[in-house]
Amino acid sequence: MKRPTLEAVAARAGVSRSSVSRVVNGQATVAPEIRDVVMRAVTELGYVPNGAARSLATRRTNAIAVIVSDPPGGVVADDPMFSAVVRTVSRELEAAGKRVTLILTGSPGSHLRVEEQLAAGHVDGAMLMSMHGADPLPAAVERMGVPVVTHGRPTMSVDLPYVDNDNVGGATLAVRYLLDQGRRRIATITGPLDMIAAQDRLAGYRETLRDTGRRSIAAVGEFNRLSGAVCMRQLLDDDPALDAVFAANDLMAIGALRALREAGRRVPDDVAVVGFDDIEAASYTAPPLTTVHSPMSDQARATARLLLCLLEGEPADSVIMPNELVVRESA
Amino acid sequence: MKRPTLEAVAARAGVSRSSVSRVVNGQATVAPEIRDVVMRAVTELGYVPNGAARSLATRRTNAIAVIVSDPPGGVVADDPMFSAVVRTVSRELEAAGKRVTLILTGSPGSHLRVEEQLAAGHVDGAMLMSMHGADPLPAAVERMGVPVVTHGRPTMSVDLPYVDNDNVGGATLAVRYLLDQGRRRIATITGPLDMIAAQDRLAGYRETLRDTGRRSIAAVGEFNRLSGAVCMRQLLDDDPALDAVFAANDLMAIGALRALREAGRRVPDDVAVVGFDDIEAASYTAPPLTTVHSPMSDQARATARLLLCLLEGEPADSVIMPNELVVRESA
DNA sequence: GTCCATCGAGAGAGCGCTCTCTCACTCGTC
DNA sequence: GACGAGTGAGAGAGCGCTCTCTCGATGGAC
Repeated sequence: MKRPTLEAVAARAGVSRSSVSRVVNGQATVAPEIRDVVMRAVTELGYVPNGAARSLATRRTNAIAVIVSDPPGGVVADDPMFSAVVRTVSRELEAAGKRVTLILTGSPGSHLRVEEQLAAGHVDGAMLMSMHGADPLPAAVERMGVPVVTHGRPTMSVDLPYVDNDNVGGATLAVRYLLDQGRRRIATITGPLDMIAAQDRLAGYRETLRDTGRRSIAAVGEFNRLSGAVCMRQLLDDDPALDAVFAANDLMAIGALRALREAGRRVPDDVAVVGFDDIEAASYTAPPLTTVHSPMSDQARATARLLLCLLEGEPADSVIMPNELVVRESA
Repeated sequence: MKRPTLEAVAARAGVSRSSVSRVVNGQATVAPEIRDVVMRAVTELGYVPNGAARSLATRRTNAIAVIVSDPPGGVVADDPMFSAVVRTVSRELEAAGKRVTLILTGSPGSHLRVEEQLAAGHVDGAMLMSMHGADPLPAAVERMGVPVVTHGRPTMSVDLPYVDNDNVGGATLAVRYLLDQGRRRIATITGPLDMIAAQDRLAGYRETLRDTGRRSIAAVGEFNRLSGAVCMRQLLDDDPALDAVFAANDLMAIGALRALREAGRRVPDDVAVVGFDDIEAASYTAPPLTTVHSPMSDQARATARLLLCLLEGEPADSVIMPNELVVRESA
């Protein structure tokens, strides 16, 4: 039941191990007849090169770590972002012949385990996503000399190539639209402020309002439905006269919608709601959600490609992708 | 910039490679003073054993493949099931010291690549999820001698340990509830019928209705929101008098809710809606969704543990977990 | 004091592959 | 016909670790 080795193939084909290796790795300097006899032996024996041996000899693994920051009770549980990004990235990396090792960090000790895995040479490169601000991981990974990119701009303190969408611009789009609709008191529900995306979306909201001389009204959420509902209730308490709310992602907007419904406010008549991301669920709410469409899949794909470039030693420049507003019925 | 090897540690500690290996692998037969001097050398040099070399020598990788069937345009894009299961399984396997290799199948050629990866010895075991009926993968994987479990009962044709929830029983719960509420014409929106879960849920619906002498009215969906909406419209056309619908998952129920709203039907007054799974979104719909709660995380956790047992050579018996009805407002 | 059992350290042979280096051989050229 | 260049196959030395086997040292028993 043991798998055949290079040696076995060589014996069967009546050539040297080197020749088999050359054929298997597609080197050009092999005579056609040797190639044929080797190929026949390979298929007859069902030979597949042993990965560990190959990695040991080449010092490459063809594996990439996709590292997702997911604190216990974190956001990943039900987050479409996770599915979308992981799925797209997987497809892209698999298409490039890479294997994907998924690592969830955030549980105690996980940080250490990540470093060990990288040090053990299990992967050729890493991609970080949904990082929280204070996370020491990006710096640690970079320090280890492993090629790494991040999905979403990392904090100032590290200088890694990344792909992000224009969070500030997206928020600006949303708030400006609400202003154009004649909304007067526009509140926001932010994401966790240790995340760059949350900071940027808040900044876009603030700047846009400031230009009009209005005061900002913010509640800090956690990028999930429940916190959206909680924040909405809080905002309603703080300022019963508000007539619009910009939620920093759709999940929170969905929560806000529920809170508004429960509070007896009509959307959009009494309160307009705008979300961010344009997840599929956004077009199934009642009323359907007006939201900033972020290019989730494109961003994921670009991140994967950026990493692939880095691995090839090609220049890898960060990318920022534009967002656009999708107007439905909630605002 | 090269990482230190066992040899380097041995030299620094003034002992043999064997001793270092013993210490690093925690063998008992090492004198304390040797242990100490080795440990010191290990930390001083920042030594981490090379994974490839270790795998080559031990023929184990400590990696598990999580294989998700995800045809192009498939269900994973935005499916909470994917997040929930992958996340839980990851955590569980990582806690057991295993690495997780994520493989998405369904794209052309992916099937072959999976077999190659397993043959190359990249993983010690595999877990299959969201399989479609005709998929030859389970059989292929088993044939390769790789320990494998499935998340969700596999088709008759293979005999692998699995963990599933009681799909038939869950559907029965839902339909019986609708009957108890006095609903007369109960339709169903099924999942893709090449998936066992879809078949079972449909079977539960049919059997329960048959016992009351009623006719079943079914539309075949795809376990996503859009198909839920499409099927609902179709059912409404087929039988305008229907007063209840059982959707085989919540995503389709959400789609159905939208279609009903657009058709001007009130829920639950005109039409009652029951879903399946109890994803988080189910409590945020308008009206909140009555649904069958399936133990998604528990099921995922159990699947991971089953595989771990299998790897230890312990007996691994399939598990079926119960579901329960969660009554909210849609029915 | 001698012998045997026991314990722990070291030596060394792999694990299966890659890759450089060497060498045999063919072909073209003068 | 001899020589040089060029082509392609084989030999063999690693890659970094594990693990068995051997052997020296130690302790206890008589």
